[in-house]
Amino acid sequence: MTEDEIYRGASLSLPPDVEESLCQCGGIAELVEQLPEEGILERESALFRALADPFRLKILAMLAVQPLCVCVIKVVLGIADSKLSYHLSVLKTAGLIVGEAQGNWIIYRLTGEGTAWAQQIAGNARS
Amino acid sequence: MTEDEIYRGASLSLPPDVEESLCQCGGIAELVEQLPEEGILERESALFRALADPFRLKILAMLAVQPLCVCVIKVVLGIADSKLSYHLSVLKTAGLIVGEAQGNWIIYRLTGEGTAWAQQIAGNARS
DNA sequence: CCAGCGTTTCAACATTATTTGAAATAGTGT
DNA sequence: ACACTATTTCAAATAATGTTGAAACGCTGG
Repeated sequence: MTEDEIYRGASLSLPPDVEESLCQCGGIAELVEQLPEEGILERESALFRALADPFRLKILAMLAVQPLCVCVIKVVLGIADSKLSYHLSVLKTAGLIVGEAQGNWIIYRLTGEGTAWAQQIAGNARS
Repeated sequence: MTEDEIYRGASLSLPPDVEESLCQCGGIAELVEQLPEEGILERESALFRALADPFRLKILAMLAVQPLCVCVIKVVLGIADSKLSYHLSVLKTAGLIVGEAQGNWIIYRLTGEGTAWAQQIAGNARS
């Protein structure tokens, strides 16, 4: 069977309900049309990967209260410097936080996107 | 320095702005109060982990169009059976999809939570 | 310039997640 | 009971992420 046949659903045996609603939707080809582009899925999943760790969620929650320097975050989390630095770098790379040097310290704050996610997380936590 | 001292912020040298707003917030102890519980962060990060893969996001997007059996998803994604089965199991474990057997087939559909996330993803994709 | 502090970087290691192919399960029609 | 199809399970191989401790960096105050 050719790829074209597959995409029209011609040679795929399907459960009746799926087959019917697939046809109404315009078949597999139409379905594929409606999916987000590869690049977008790539970027979105990268964002979710950055959010996929309890330490990092906790950092976002803290920064939602107010901007903080690394040493305060460290005391609250109770983890080693280098470990914290790693997690901060993940959040930074994902564009959720930014750090601004201030003398000896670096003060981290949420970006716009970081703020949005911190709110969403707090919202889900309530339910 | 005792843990108590640390938590009151007594013995931590901080950048002036951070120190001031921390005091206004009620110090580190107050900050800690406001954070979500450990268990909740655990569950939320697990959810994000399930969303942290392009294949899985694509599956959610497909199921947002209509419920589908494994064989259709497989054709669209173009991946091996066992690989697809693995990703489906991750989404299922996370409570984003459910599968219902129908004769020889298994038809997957979004759960309520899965629907909510699929919409959010489609929304972010637009921007 | 030196010493101290807050933070990051690095490389080795440990842990966890994903991929692969083969075998198992379960339903269907004969 | 058999052959067939759709899907899952399993264990081994691979890849990606997270952790650790030591060393490095940049700033500040003496």
